[in-house]
Order: sequence, then structure tokens, then C-alpha cells
Amino acid sequence: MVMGIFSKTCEYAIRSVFFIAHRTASGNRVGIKEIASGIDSPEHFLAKILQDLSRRGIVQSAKGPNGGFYIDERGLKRPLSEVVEAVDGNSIFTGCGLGLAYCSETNPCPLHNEFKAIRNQLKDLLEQTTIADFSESLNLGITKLRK
Amino acid sequence: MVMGIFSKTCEYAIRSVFFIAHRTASGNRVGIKEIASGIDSPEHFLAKILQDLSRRGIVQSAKGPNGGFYIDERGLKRPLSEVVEAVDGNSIFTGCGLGLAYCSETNPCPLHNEFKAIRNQLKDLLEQTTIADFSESLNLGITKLRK
DNA sequence: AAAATAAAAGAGTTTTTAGTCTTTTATTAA
DNA sequence: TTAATAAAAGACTAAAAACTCTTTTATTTT
Ligand code: FES
Ligand code: FES
Repeated sequence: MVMGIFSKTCEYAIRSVFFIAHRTASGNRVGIKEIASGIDSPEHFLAKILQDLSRRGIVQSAKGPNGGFYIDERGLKRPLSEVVEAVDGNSIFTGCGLGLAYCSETNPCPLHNEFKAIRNQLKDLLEQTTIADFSESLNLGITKLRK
Repeated sequence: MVMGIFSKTCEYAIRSVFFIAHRTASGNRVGIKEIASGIDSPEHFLAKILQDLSRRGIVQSAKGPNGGFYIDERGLKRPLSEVVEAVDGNSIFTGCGLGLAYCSETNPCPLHNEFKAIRNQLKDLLEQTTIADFSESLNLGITKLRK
């Protein structure tokens, strides 16, 4: 299989965050089984990812009956870039497209100028749009999180 | 380590193609050791990559004394996208940013519109710029292939 | 023809990413 | 206060990507 722009872990993280945001807008909680089937991901693998996002305060969780995952007000206002950075780090926002140890103006690779422009657009998109913004389209039924 | 936008294999492929283009503009050939050290890659790993690019006709090679790798006239005029596709496939040009099985207008993910715009810019860049174009800056001493 | 050279091919190992399964801990409700 | 529920944690396995080492084949030069 050939990788996308984000790692599989990060794809699941983003999709689950959107799913949780969408399902828990009104103070509800949603369980791991429901999330996993809602975004079409392996349940126990997703559990690990959400444990990590929970430790980092990106999502919240509660154990026991009526427990599950949710996202608080502050969380909904976070830019999506925070989810991506938490999982994949920031190399996608700052790293050289050709894998040079450092991307720099003084030692640029042949793709530098063009690549940097594109990379910055992705950065801007993810930094300027909140989790709530993105999941809006789910409320409207326009977008999907699984095939 | 956290991956970039291309696989490590693809990064080495692109860098080596630029290196070979730069070094063999005037009918010369360049050996694997020199390429590997020139782009700072593991020699035997790069050998595998170049064997593959050679089978696909993206680079040319000759065995024996004075042998080595080179790129013919037609090769220099190829867009960089052909190197990327040969190694990483075309999912970077067509795949969903959130990993949905298909990226489509009828079943879009929440990132679809914005992501597609950015993805298409990368596609256009790689399709519209030839290997020769990119390695031009190496001739001028402006860009680098290793730190 | 023999020796030297350099890529091609084959057969691995290591590391990272992805995914699974089981046990423990916390919370709630009967 | 016991049973049920659901996440947290731990210990794995599987697959893919990255990398290494050795042998073979083709070519050229002496
Ligand atoms: S140096 Fe390669 S993208 Fe900046
Ligand atoms: S459906 Fe996700 S990018 Fe098009």
C-alpha cells in the first residue's frame, strides 16, 4: 500500500475528531465502537490513538456507563493543525520535499520555492480552520467520513 | 522518524535523477558510488532504486569500465511526475487526504475542496516541469541535493 | 583470453507503522 | 455493594518500508 500525505494514524485521528465533534455537539458522548465503525477504522488501533489525543487534551473521555469520548468548547475551536502536529509532528509544515535534513533559503533543493508555496498553503488551511469549521459540513450532510 | 510527502525511496529517486541529469549533460556517465555520496543516500539501497528506474526507461545504464548511469535526451524532457508515479504511484495526485477509499465529488470528505486545490497545484507543478528544468538550478549552483 | 570494472540480481536484516488481543481501572446504576 | 459498562493500559503480531550484504552478469581494456 502507498501512503498518503498523512500517516494512517493521523488520518484516523482527524476522521475520529470530526466524527466526535459532530456527534457530541450537544453534550453527548460517543463510544469507541461507534466511532470506529463510523469512520471505518480498526477499533483497538483507534483506541490507542484516542488515548493519546485524550492525554494531550485534544479530546475528552469518561469511563463507565454513559461514558465515551467528547470534545469540549475549547477543543472545538482548535485548528486542525494541532491534531496533525500531535500525531505526525510538524515536518509536513516545515520539512524539505526532497528529504534534505533542513529546508532552508540558503541551501534550497531544486523544488524549494515551488514546494514551499504549496506546503504553506496546506499549513495555512490547517491552521486557520477549526475542528468545528470542518465538521460543519458533516452537520449539513454534505461530507462523509467513510466510503 | 516521520515521513515527508514522498517516501524515502521516492526522495532518493528524485535526487538521484537530478544528480545524474546534472552530471551527464554532455554524454558522460556517473557511477553509483558517486551518485550515492552526491545525494547522501545508502549506496546499495539507491542501487535498487536505480535498477528499477532503469527498467522503466527513466534512466539509462551501462555495465563495465566507463559504465554508469545517464539520462538520454528524451528522459531529460520527461516531467518529474513520471519519476514520482513510477515510485510512489499516483495516489498523491488523486487520493483522499483523509484516506477514504475514493476521493470523489459525490462523496467528499470534509477536507475535499481545499485539499484538492492544493493537491492539484502539486500535480501541475510536477507535470509541467521537466527533469531538465529542475536540474537547471544545479548547473547554476543555486540549489543543493545534500545538506 | 584474462583481469578489471561496474551494474544487475538475489537474499537477506532492521526498523517503523499498522493492527490485534487481553487485562486492568474507573464509573455508574441497579 | 455488586454487576455492568466503557476507557486505559500492556503486551503482543503482522506487514511494509528502509537498508545491507553477497553473488552474478555484462562490458571493456590489456
Ligand atoms: S530545501 Fe527542499 S523544500 Fe526547502
Ligand atoms: S474525498 Fe477526501 S480529498 Fe477528496
